[in-house]
Amino acid sequence: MSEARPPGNRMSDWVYTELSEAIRSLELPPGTKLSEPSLATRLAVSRVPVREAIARLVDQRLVTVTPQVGTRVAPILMSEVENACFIRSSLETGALRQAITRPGADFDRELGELRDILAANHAFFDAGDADGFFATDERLHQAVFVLGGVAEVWDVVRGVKVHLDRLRHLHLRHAMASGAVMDEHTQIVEALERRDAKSGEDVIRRHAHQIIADSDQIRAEYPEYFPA
Amino acid sequence: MSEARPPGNRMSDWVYTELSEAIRSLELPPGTKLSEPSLATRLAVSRVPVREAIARLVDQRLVTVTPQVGTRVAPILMSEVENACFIRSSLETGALRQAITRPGADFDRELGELRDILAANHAFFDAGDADGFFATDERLHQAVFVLGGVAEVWDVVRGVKVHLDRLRHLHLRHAMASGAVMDEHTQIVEALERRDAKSGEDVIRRHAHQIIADSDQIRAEYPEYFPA
DNA sequence: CAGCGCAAACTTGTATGCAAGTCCGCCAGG
DNA sequence: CCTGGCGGACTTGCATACAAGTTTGCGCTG
Repeated sequence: MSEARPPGNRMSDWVYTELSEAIRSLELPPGTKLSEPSLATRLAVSRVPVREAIARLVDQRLVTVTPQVGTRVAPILMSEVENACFIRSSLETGALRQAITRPGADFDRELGELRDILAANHAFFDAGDADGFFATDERLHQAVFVLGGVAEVWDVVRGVKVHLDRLRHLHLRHAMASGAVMDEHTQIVEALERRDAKSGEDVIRRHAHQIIADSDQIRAEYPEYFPA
Repeated sequence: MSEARPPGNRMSDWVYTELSEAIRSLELPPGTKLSEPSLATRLAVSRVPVREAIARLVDQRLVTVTPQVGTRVAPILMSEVENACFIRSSLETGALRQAITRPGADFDRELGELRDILAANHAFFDAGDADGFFATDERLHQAVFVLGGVAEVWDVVRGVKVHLDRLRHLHLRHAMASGAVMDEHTQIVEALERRDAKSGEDVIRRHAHQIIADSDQIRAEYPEYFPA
């Protein structure tokens, strides 16, 4: 977590962003104890902004708080991971469907941007740059929602996706994403170019559920992050 | 809003539920000014639980708060209504797809429950009971997610659906839902019985976007609830 | 030595008080 | 009569203080 806080903005939002990013990146691993006074002194604010930030994180099921006992970073629940996969694949298939069935004036231009993102994604993959790969991965999937005319829906996906991200960060500590991920990205873009809704939807469904196939291995390596 | 508050539970949650229901049911119409001190005295609590409840409502975009100016019940943004329709239809079609492609042991039993709900829904419709109709409407759509094995995803739908609900409450002040809604409910159940994914998905998409078709009329009747 | 009990420390939940900023109305002047 | 400026009331954001409950560890007792 960074230490400098913007003076003009609301501290509550700043604390929320800091904690959210820290949990997402596993800097605060599942099970970490979060004491409100400790966080407050550590971030140089009072307990009030910390509490409001935690309340928002509780709504996203990123932290669990037991009254008069303590608050901890939530464990990675496989049920929530599966739900997140379902939500993500359903929404993205819906976006792809809309992108294909009603191509507007901006369709070709936005499709060009999507191709650029795919190229960058491919380049980071070949270079073995995990951070760059994930950044372009995010942008690529987000672009599908832009093409579907539902750009704001990406915020919902991003909010739900955090449980997947924690799992992926664990996975990526050992190995870069498999080549299948790269192939699927290419297939999604190609399906959009061909206006092929059916194969595009199939690819997205496979792509989104890939992480579940690897989950058993990850759980075996980091059992302390999963509930007993 | 009811007045009695449970003593044991957290007041913050109670305040949140009260405000959420009040906004959902248009008891607090869009644009209503919400003063933290007023709400606090009215609910016989301090400002802290009120603030935490409001923070949660801001995340759901149900209220807008401008620092040092005031907080108001959010207007009904058509962009959010359309996003909600998209999310709802995408998730429900996904659930229907899963319900059909992997029928488990409980499938027949849960399908029977779905039939019962449909029958009750039909009865309320014939009797002109709007409240009963909507209650069974909710249960019917929720049942689709149960059949799809993603029961918890309904919570996401419920959270997003609130913008649709406000619009529907406006619509229903004048007329009961059209017969088309009832027919579509029947068609959804029939598609599940026939394991017909394609027609089921089409019906759900039509059903979810029906409200948008009526939106112009509603906006003309209640312009003060929509942004300028 | 083992087990029980009490007390202190730490946790979250709530209330109150203070600070900073914005808006509206009143009052004086032209 | 109209207009400009100033002051008060009201708003949210933050910090501090108090209350209630749980856990843990130490000390006493059998």
